[in-house]
Amino acid sequence: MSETVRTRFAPSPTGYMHIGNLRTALFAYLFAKSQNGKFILRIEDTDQGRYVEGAVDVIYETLKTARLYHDEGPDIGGEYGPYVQSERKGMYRQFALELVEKGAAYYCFCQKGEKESESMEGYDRHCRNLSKEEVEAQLAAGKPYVIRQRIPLEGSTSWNDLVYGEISVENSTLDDQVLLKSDGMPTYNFANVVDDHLMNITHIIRGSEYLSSNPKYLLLYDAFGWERPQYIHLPIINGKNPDGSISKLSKRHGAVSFQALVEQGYLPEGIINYIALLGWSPKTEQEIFSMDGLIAQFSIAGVHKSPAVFDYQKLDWVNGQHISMMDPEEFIRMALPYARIEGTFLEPKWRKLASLLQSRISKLSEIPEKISFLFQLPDYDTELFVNKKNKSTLETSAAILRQAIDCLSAVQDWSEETLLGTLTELAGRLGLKLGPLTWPVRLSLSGLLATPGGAIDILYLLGREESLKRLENGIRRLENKNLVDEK
RNA sequence: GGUGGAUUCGUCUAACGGUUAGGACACAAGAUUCUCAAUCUUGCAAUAGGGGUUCGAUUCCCCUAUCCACUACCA
Repeated sequence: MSETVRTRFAPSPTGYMHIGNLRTALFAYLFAKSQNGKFILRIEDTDQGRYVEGAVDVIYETLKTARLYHDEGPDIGGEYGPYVQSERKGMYRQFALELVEKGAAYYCFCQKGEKESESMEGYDRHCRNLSKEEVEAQLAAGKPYVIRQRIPLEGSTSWNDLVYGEISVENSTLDDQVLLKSDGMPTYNFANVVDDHLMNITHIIRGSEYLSSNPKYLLLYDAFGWERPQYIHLPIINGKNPDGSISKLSKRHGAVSFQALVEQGYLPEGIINYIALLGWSPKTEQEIFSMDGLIAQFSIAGVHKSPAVFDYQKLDWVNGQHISMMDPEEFIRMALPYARIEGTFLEPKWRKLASLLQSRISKLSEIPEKISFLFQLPDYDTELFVNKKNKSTLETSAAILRQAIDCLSAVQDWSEETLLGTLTELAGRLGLKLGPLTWPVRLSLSGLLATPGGAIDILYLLGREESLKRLENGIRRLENKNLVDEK
C-alpha cells in the first residue's frame, strides 16, 4: 500500500504574498494534486514580534483567488490540527526536552548574541558541555535559557534531493542552532521539523535558500528517530535591475506580490500560468495552461535547478493569451469595473466594445486608456490627418469629411452593416478604397493614431449625434489650420 | 571568510553521449486588415573559460571565473 502524498505550504503572515512564495505554494499544490495527494496549509507565526493584523486573511484570500485549494488548514480544520503554530506552542517544549534527554540538544544560558557573530563562525558552543549539576543550578536560579541543537562534530549528513540530487555536508560546518527560544517559543527551524513530522508531510517543497540548512533538519529527524521526508527544493526567482544586473526579486522590480499584480489587472490564472513556467518545463511546446492542465502535466522531472528571472513582458503575453481565451461574458464581467461605463456592459454596443478590447489588451488595467476617447475627444494635431499609406492629406481629408457627413446624416438605421454599406458605397463613388476614406473619419472621431476598432466600429459606438459632431469638428480643425497657414 | 548550489539566445526554456543546438517572449522585416491589435511568413540571437574521458561532450569528470543562497533567540 502506497502512502498518500502530503505536501504543505507554510507561510508566515507578513501581510502580502510574495511571488516567490506563491510559486512555492503552487508547486506544492501541483505536486500533491498530480499524485492524488493532500495539500496542507500551516501558518508559521512563531515570531510574536512580527504579528501583522489581517495577514492571515491575506493568505486565505490569495490561495482562494489563485485557486490553490488546501485540504487541511486553520480555516477548514483536518485531523492534524491545529494548523497555526502559535496555537501549537505548548507542544514543542516536550520535543525539545526529548532531544535534551537523548543528548541531541542542550540548555544554553548565554545571553543573546553574546558568544557569536564576532568572527562569522556562529555560536562558540560555550554551554555545550555544562555538567548536569551546572545546568540544574542555573535553572534553579531562574536564569533564562534557550535549547540548542547538539550538532555532531564529525561525520557528514547527506540526502538525495528530488531536484538537486545527492547533497552532502560536513557536520563540522554546521551551527548549534537554537531550537527553543528564551520566550519558550520554538524557532522556525524547529517548529517546522516537528510539525512536518506530526502532520505526516511526505514531501517538503520549498525554496532553495533552505538547501544550506537542510542538514540540520535532517539531523533532527535522525535524533528523534523519525523517518525523513523527501525533499524538493525549488530554484529561486530573481528580478532584473534597471542596470541589467540580476538579484532576488524584490519591490524595486515592480509588483512582486500576488495582490499587486491582480490590482494591476492581471488574471489569477495568467499569473499562475506564468509562474508555473519559472523553474519548470512541461517538456512540450505548450505554454498556456489552465490549472487542471498544470496538474495533469506537472512532474518533478521538469523542475530545474538554476534560478529564473521574472519577466514582465512574458507575463503580459501569457496574461493576454488568457484574456483572449476567456469566455466573453466572463470578460465583460471582469472588464466592467475598469471601463467607467454607466449602466452595464450588456448593451449591444458595449458588448461590441468588449469584444474589440478582448484581443487587444494584455491586462485589464489597459482598458481605461484604450477607451477614454469615446467619452471625451482628445485634443489632437491636424497633422495626424496626413497619412502616406492611405494617401491622406489635409486637403483630401477635409473633402472626404464633407462627403462623409452628407452621407452619414442621411443614414436612418445606425447599425454597423448600414454604416459599412454607406461608406463602402461612398468610397466607390469617389473612386477610393475604404482605407483612404476611413482614415480621416476615424481620426476625427477619435483624435488618435490607433484605436480599438476601425471607423465603422467607432461610428457605431459613438452613435449618430456624437459622430456627426466630431466629424464637423474635424472639418473645423482643418479649416482653422488652413487659416493659420495663409497668414 | 566558511559551507552549499547554479551556469544553453537579452529573458523563460528543450535536447537516451551522435540534432543544421529546437520552441516561446522581446526585437526587426514582410503579408494581411477601415487604424491598432490579433493572425501568418521570415530574420536576429546561446552551450561562461580551460583541461580531461570518449570515435564523438550542451550532456560525464576536474580546475578557473562569475552569480546566488545560507552562515539570527527572522521565517
